[in-house]
Amino acid sequence: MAITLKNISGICGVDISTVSRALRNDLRVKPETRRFIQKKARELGYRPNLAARNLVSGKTLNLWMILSDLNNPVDREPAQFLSRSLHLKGYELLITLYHAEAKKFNHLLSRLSQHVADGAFIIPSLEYSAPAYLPLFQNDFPLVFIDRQPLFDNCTTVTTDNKAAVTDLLRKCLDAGADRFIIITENDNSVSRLRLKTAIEFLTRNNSAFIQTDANTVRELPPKFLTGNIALLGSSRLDIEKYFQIFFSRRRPSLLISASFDSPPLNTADFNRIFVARQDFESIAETAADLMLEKISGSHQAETVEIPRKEIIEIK
Amino acid sequence: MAITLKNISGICGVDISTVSRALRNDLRVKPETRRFIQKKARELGYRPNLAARNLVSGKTLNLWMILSDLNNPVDREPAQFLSRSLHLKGYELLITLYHAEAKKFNHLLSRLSQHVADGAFIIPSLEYSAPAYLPLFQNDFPLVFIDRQPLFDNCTTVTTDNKAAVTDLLRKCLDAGADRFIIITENDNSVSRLRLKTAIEFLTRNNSAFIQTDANTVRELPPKFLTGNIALLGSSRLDIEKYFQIFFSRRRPSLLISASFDSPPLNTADFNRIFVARQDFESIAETAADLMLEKISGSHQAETVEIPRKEIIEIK
DNA sequence: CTGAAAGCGCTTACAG
DNA sequence: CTGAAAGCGCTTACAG
Repeated sequence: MAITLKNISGICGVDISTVSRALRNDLRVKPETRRFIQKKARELGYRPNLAARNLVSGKTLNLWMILSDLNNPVDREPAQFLSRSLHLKGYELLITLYHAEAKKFNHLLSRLSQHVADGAFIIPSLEYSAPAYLPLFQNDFPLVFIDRQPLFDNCTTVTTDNKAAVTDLLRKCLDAGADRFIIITENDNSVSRLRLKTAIEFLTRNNSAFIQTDANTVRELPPKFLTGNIALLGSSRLDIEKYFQIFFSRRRPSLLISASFDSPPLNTADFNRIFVARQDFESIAETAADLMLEKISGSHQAETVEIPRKEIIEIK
Repeated sequence: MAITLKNISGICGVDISTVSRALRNDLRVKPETRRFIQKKARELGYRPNLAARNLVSGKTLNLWMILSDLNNPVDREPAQFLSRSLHLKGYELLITLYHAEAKKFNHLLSRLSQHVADGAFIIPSLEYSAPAYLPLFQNDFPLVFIDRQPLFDNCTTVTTDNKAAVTDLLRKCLDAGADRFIIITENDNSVSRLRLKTAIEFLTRNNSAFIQTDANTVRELPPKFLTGNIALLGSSRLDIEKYFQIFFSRRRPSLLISASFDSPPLNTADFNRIFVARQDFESIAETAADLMLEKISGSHQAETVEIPRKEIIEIK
C-alpha cells in the first residue's frame, strides 16, 4: 500500500540505495538526481517506515513516560514539562498509564524492554515488581524515576527536597499559632516515609503535641485534638479534605490550619490559615530530561537528585 | 547487546526459524525442544524486538492519542478511559501532546504517517493543517476525532450532543428565573459554533434578551446586562470565571446564574444558581474505541456520532 | 557519483 | 517435526 524506497527507485530508474541517500540529503548524490528523486518522493507522498529505520539504527527516538493516571498534578505536571522540553531535543515523549494497577504497570515495563523506546521516565507503582524490572536492569536500559524510588537502591531518581519542605511547612504552622499537629500520611512509599519521619523528628525536637494517622484508617481522635490550635499536615489536599469532613465539619477548633503539598483544599473557607508547599515540577522535569540524555549517550552514575521546593505559599 | 533469536539458536543448536516457532508456541515444534528453547530463552532474558516484528507484520498494536495538553478534562478524561479499555483489547495507548502549538501538532501528524501506530485518536488543533493530514488520508490511515472535527468533512468524529445540552442548560436557567443571557463563547471550532448557534436560536425563539461575546474580547456590557436576573452561559468554567471577575465581582445583579460545560466555577459562592452539563466521557471513549477497531479491521464509513450528555447537574 | 551486497531481527510459506 | 530461503523496508560500508 504505502510507498517504499523500492517504488521510488523503480520510478526514478536508480538503485534503491541512491534513493535512500538522496532522501537523506547525502551530498554524494549528484544535485540534479537528488532533487529529482526528492521531487518524485514528495509527489508520491513517500513516508519513511520508522520501524525499518529503527531496526537498522537500533534507536527509536521515543522516550516513554509511565505513570499511574492523569488526575494528580504530581504525575501530570512533570509529564507536560517533559513533553515540551524533549520535543526540542528531538525526542518524542509517549505517555502511558497504568491506572494504579500493578499488573498493568508490569505490562508496560515488559513492553519497554522490547525496543519500543530509548529510555523511560517512571513514576513507579510500589507494589512488588522486581521481576518486571529485571530485563531492563540487565541491559542497562536508561531509566529515570520521578518523585519516588522503586524498592531498589541505585536508581536514578529526581525528587523534591521533601525534608526542607516539611520543615518549612511546620514552621509556618507554628508561627501561625498551631500547638497541636495531626500528620496525615501513608507509610507506603519513600516520599511519604521521608515526610513522616521528618515531621516526627521536627515536632519531637520542638516538644509539640502531635499524632500520626493515615487517611484511610479512620479512628477516634483524642479529645484534645478536637479543640485548640490545630494544624493538619497532609501530602495532598485530598488527605486534608477527607480529614476535615470526618472530624471538623461539625465542630470547629479555635484555630484550624491546613498545610499540604502542591495544592490547597478546595474549600478555602474551612480553614483559618492555608499553607502549600509547591513542588517545582518544571525543574524536576528539566533535571530528569538532562539525566536521561546523559544516560542515553554516555554512562551515567545512578544517583538521587533533590530539587528544592519552589516556595511555601500562604493561600490565606 | 540484547539477546536475539540468533543467539538462542546458536546455544540450542537449532535453526533460528525453529526458535521463532518455539517461542510463539507453534505446535509443530516437538514439545520437548519447544520447552527446552523456551527455558533457555527465559534464562537468557530474551525479549523480542518489536521493531523487527512490526516490519514483518505491518502492525504495531500501538494507538496514538494526540491532544493539546492535560489541563482540560475534555482532553484528559477521554484519554484515561481510552487507555483503560484499549489495554483490554490488546492495544497500547500512547498519549502525545502538542501544547496548543500548530507546529507541534503537525509534527505529530507527520510522525503518525511513519508507521508508528495502527491508528490515532485526535482532539485536533484547528489552525490550518490540511497538508499535514494529507498522507494520512491518502493511505486511509484509521483516525477517530474526538470532541471536534478538523476542517474537513467526512471524518469519523465522536462528540457530545451539544444541541440538546445547550437547550437543556438554557431551559434550566429560564426555570430558575433568568431574563437576560450572556453567551460567552469563541467562534473557533465546530463545537463552539454549534453551541452558539443553538443558544441564539433558542433564545430568539423564546424572545429572551441576550448578548453574545467571546471570553477574550472584553467590551462594555449594556447597562441592562449588569442588573436583573442574569444567566452566564459558557463552554467552560474558565470563561465564566473570567467574565465574573471583570463585570460582576464588584456589583451584583439581583440574580446571577452560571451555566457551563463539564465543571462549575471554582468559587461557588459567586453565583445564586449553578448548572453544569456533564459530558459522558466514558461513553465517548467507548464509542471512539469501537469505531477505531472497526476502522482497523474492516472498512468503516466515516460518520459523526453524537453521545448524549450525561445529565444536567444542579450544583446549587 | 552510483550500484550490488550484506545486514538489522524477525516471520512464514515451502520443502523435506 | 525442522531447516533453508525469502522477505518486511531501510542503511551503509565497499567497490568501482
